[in-house]
Order: sequence, then C-alpha cells, then structure tokens
Amino acid sequence: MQLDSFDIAILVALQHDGSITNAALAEVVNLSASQCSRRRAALEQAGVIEGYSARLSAVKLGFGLRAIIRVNLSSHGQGKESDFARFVASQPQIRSAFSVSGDADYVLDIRARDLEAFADFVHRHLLPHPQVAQVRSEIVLKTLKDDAGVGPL
Amino acid sequence: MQLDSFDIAILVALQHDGSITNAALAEVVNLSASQCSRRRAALEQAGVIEGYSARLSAVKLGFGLRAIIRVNLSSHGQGKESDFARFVASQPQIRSAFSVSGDADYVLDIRARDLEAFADFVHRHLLPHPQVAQVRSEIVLKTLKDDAGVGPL
DNA sequence: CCCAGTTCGCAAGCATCGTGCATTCGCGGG
DNA sequence: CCCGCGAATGCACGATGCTTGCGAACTGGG
Repeated sequence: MQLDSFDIAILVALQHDGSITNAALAEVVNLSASQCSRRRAALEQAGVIEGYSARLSAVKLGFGLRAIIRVNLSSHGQGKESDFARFVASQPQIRSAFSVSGDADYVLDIRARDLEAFADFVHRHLLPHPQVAQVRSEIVLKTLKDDAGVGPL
Repeated sequence: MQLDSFDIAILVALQHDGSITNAALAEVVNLSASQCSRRRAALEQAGVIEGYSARLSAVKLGFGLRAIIRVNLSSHGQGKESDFARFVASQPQIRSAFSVSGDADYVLDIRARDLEAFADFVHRHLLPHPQVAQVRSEIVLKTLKDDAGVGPL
C-alpha cells in the first residue's frame, strides 16, 4: 500500500489520539470527514493500523515500578527455547519480551507494584526457571519519553 | 478513586480494544451500555485512562529494526543531564527513554528502518553527543510479546 | 423500619459514522 | 488541443452508537 502525505498525517493524529472524530481529523489534515473515514478504513484493512488501545496510567493503577531485565539462557541455541517463550507469555508482569543479539539472549520489560514485588518476581519466578542462567536488571528511575509512536513518520 | 471488578474488566477490555462500543463492552462486563459509558467517562476523568492511541504496524511503515541501547554518560551526576533529555526529545527515532539504576545511566528503545539506518543513528547522532561516554546495543531479533498493557490487572 | 446516597437499566435526543452518488481532478491517447 | 476514463473527493442521508434525564433497586446508618 502506498501512503501519501494525507495518510501520514492521519496516522500521526491517530497515534496521538485514537478516539479523534473524523470531523476533527478532517480539520487537522485538510480533508472532508468522509474521506478521513474511508482512508482510516483502508489503513485498517491494510494492517497499517493494527488496532486501538486505551493508554492506562500505570501509576494510578498501582504499578509504580518498571525495569529492564537482560536474561541469558543456559541451554543456548536449543529447541527448548519455546519453553521460555511460554513462560514469558504466562507472566503478566512481563510487558514486553525480545529475543536480541548482543551479550544477552532476551530483554524483558517488567512492571511491578514496587521494589518488593519486583524482587519477588525475579527470585521466585524468573531465576528459578530451569533455562535461566543469568539475570541483569536496570530499574527505571525516571521516564524521559515513552511514545506509543512507531518511529519518525 | 476506588476501582471495582467492573472497572477492572472495562480497563482490560479497553486496553485490548480501545474502539470497542459501549454495547459490546456491556456484554463483556455484564453491565448496561449506559453504565459502561458513565464508568468510562469517570475513568477518563480520574486520569486512569490517559487517552487512546492507534497501534501502528512498525513493519508496514518501514521500521523493521528495533534495538535496546544502554547509555553511560560522562558528566556523571551533573545538572547538565537535562541537555541529554533535550537530545532524547529531539530524536524521533528514540521511542522510549529511561533513566535507570544499574551499571547504565539510560536505556533507550530505538526504531530504525534497517541496520544501516540504525548504525547511522548511533555513529552520527548518539556517540558524537558530548555527554555520551559509552553505548551498548542489543538488537531485537524477535518480539515474543509487546503488550500495551500496564501490568497484571 | 425508614431514609439518604448511590448505582442501575431504560429510553429519548443527539452526535457521529459510513455509503451512494454526482462532481472534479489528473493523465494519457487520439 | 481536446476528449475520455479512472481515481479521488465532497455532499447528503440513513444507520449506528453515545449520553443524559429519570425512576427503580440496592445498601448502609440511624
């Protein structure tokens, strides 16, 4: 799918405010509301827009702590890694998980209520996992930026 | 604000699909549409729901590469760190940035078109920054999980 | 037992959405 | 230069979904 400048403007507006009305969108991008509606539908159909989400306040919901954890597995390169993937999927505290190249095997983005809950997670769930060999944590002190954005559109 | 199980259910549904209608929401949480509407409004008013965003496909928009970068600053603990914060804000390729405790000072979440664009960013923008002393990168090979979710609700 | 405060579902009025249709714009062939 | 075709656009209208007033139901305290 080929995107023109109107599409880009629509995407930028929508990723900033997903509940904007087509009429308001029309004013921003200088198009009629019906066209905005059609282009939105096309972008959703094409999979450029994967969906919409509510942004929830982590602090107000009692998740004050965030951490980035680098994990090294022991059974390196074995097919059993899907086991770790299942573990990741089963832990709701793991917000994101990436298999990475570098000196770590995985990078996890963790949420927890507080430092105690975080330590509990690491020592009671993560470290005891049979494949986990090493865990190195960085605890988030301050969030400078946390865009939902996808990149420099 | 005190949240009951209905509110939690609404939040879970909304963070999964922010464009769900109140009628559909009503079926999921076993409430009337009007109550869902009222509770949504209250949750937005209280700041529990910060807003809504469209989830865009990074791949379809040409941002195939993602990386986690740990950065160490040279002028450690000085007031001039706001300079680095301004740098972070000015770089659209930096999706998220956290000041962390651990052996690194900052952790960045980076998007780029490809490996070349990523290397260009690191060597032409990040490393030349006067305060940056050390940069260690982990390039994302595979995303196991990438919840917009805020934690185990 | 009664009353006040809160929460609930219903229904009506209203804003928003999305499709049909006629028009315009841009481009390539004659 | 003109014509014709297809894509894109704006308008209008029917349909859908939102929201607020209202009376009923529930709850806790006196």
